[in-house]
Amino acid sequence: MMDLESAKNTAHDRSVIVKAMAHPTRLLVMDVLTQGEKCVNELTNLAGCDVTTLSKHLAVMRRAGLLQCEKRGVNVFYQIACPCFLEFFRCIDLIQTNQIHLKRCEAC
Amino acid sequence: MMDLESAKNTAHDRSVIVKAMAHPTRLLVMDVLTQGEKCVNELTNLAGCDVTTLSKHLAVMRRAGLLQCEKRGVNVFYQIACPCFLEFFRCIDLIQTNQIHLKRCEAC
DNA sequence: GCTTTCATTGGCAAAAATACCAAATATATC
DNA sequence: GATATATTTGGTATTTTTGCCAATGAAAGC
Repeated sequence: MMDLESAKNTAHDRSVIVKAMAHPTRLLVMDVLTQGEKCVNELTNLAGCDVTTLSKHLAVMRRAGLLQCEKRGVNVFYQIACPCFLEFFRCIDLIQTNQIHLKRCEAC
Repeated sequence: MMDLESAKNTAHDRSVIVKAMAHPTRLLVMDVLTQGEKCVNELTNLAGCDVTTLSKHLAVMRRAGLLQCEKRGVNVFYQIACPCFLEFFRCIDLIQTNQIHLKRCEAC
């Protein structure tokens, strides 16, 4: 690690990205998008919330660099911007597993 | 991915863990702890906030399974529960880099 | 051009998260 | 047992996030 000030700046920058994921709907969207791109309409149906709500979630994720979007016709298709999320999820799920079965880390 | 209901449950479970990280102070703590365990007092000095505030942050991270703690004497020492965070951070930092320099993922 | 469908934005009320103070608990020292 | 230090918990005011409605913008079909 570097000096404290740099570490704080880094932590702040990271928090913007982590916050953009810190919501069940957003994590669901990310999970769904690992299967391939989807338009807002499709994602809304899956998430089961208002379109405007989902659109705002998507905007936050897009601005944080988690998603990319492309407009084709009337539709806007969203996709994962960085495939390392799969690792990301793997790690999160592991933490949860550990949390349940004792307090040790088996696989990571 | 499985059926939608399962996916929603998974997303919810994941959100508990991701939310527990989604704060600059908490990410700073995690970063510091990659160097090794520290007691609440030390972490408070580094974070620069009230002890009670930090203690609550630590409690959230502990309950989410991110941290483990051990009491020795008057002190409570905290440590990372799962080393896969290093990968985690690597991924987050990559996203940020991508976000700045164009919209492509180079290394992941 | 009018209408329809898809998506985003503005605004605002409701819900959740945050941060501090005061108080309580626990351990060590005297 | 009284005191000092370290940490946690309860309570609460403040801030931030969320989610919907209403309105706007944009593309396609008629």
